[in-house]
Amino acid sequence: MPRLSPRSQPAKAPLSRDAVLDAGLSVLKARGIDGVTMRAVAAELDTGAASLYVYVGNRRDLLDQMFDRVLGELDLDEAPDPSRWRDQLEHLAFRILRVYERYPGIARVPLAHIPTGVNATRGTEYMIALLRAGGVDDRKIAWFIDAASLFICATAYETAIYEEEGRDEGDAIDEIRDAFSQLDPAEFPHFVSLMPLLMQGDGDERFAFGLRMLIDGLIHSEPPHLRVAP
Amino acid sequence: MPRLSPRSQPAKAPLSRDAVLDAGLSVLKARGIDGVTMRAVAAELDTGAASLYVYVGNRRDLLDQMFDRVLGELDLDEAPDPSRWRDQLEHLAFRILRVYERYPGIARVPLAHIPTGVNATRGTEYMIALLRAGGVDDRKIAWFIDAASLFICATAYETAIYEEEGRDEGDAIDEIRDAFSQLDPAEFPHFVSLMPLLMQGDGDERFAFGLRMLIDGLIHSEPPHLRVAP
DNA sequence: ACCTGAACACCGTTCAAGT
DNA sequence: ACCTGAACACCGTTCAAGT
Repeated sequence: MPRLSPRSQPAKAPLSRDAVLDAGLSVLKARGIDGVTMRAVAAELDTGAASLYVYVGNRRDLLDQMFDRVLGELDLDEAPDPSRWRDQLEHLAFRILRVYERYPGIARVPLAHIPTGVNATRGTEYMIALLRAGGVDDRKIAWFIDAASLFICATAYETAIYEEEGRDEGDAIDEIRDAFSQLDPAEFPHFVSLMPLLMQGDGDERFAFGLRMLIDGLIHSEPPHLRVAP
Repeated sequence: MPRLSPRSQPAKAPLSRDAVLDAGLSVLKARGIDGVTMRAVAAELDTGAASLYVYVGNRRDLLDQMFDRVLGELDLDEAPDPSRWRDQLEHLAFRILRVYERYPGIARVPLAHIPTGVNATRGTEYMIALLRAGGVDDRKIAWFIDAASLFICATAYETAIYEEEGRDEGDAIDEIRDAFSQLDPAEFPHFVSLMPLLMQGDGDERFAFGLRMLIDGLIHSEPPHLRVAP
């Protein structure tokens, strides 16, 4: 039986690149990176997987574009201040981590290949500005950004996998404590004696310490010895 | 038509946990971590995927066990020497990286959860021994190991994904140079002026510099301020 | 106890057919 | 031009049936 008018049908939003990315992000938020299947994203839009290929080249392309949208949530408003650049840098790292944590597993995307989106570029621009405000040598800046980005992504990705397996940090620590409680102190004297310290601290504390080491190292390292460009 | 004797059939090695792990490692070496499917490993053993479940709980368990086998290739023979602990530490990090590189993508396994195998434990034991030989504070040792392991794994995993996509580092650099060559210097002044330095150096050089920063940071950082155990 | 084929519930991607 | 259902070539895992 035909409806009175097409208007009475629930309005189905027309597909678009933005609609696909939004659907992808909502699936990502709810089910993590491995839950972002073409079929799941399509279902969110009441269509089939094949329909997505008008707007994204493939799944990898979809994830790349989603990643830059995620980075768009980063707040880069505070102007670099030479008197507290280090504080600002540490806060920036934590803000990036928090953004990644909102989209479980998204941090695997920039591990897979260097992002070239606008928001990623804006983030890098801002980080360089902070480091130059701190008077850091340009060569050291270039390589620090690499190492710091890797550290942030790896940290976020690690916790995301834990969550995806439905365990929180506490469960993981307990399992590990069990596994290691059987160790023979004669064979692993250092390990066994360091166990209590190895188990200390939550993810944020460890991240903060790693970050502090990286920045202390940045300050105290000699610049890398670079070959002259050919 | 029956063969003269069962002996004339090609001897099919009986299945065993070791045989499954060996098959897994050979697939991993040839096709990378995503190529290690239950079906591919089974095919290597002339059987079906279902047969593997006698020896491994599931794919994740298979990969975990394979990871510890990989770490078994690590050479930990050199005794820690207080006069050159730092050199030894840097060499250890490079040896771990090289082992990971032989099995493309295996570094994702320890990112997914903290390894508890014997060889992983031996590696940690050795790293602690080196750091204690260097007189590093125990609290700093515990947290440095976390950060350094993460950095090594992330580095190895990153290059593995590049390879899995069939591109080498050079291709990637070229693509990135292209993508960034269009940037507006007015909008991204720092980025554009730092471009030449951002493109400098190969993976090993960047890894070495990141490692140096971490160790310099380790030396110059204050120990983390830990809560007292409850 | 160990092994297996077939089945189940999934994937990403392509493509001919529709509008 | 955009959308779609069906198909293709895959997955991990389970399970009844064999030995």
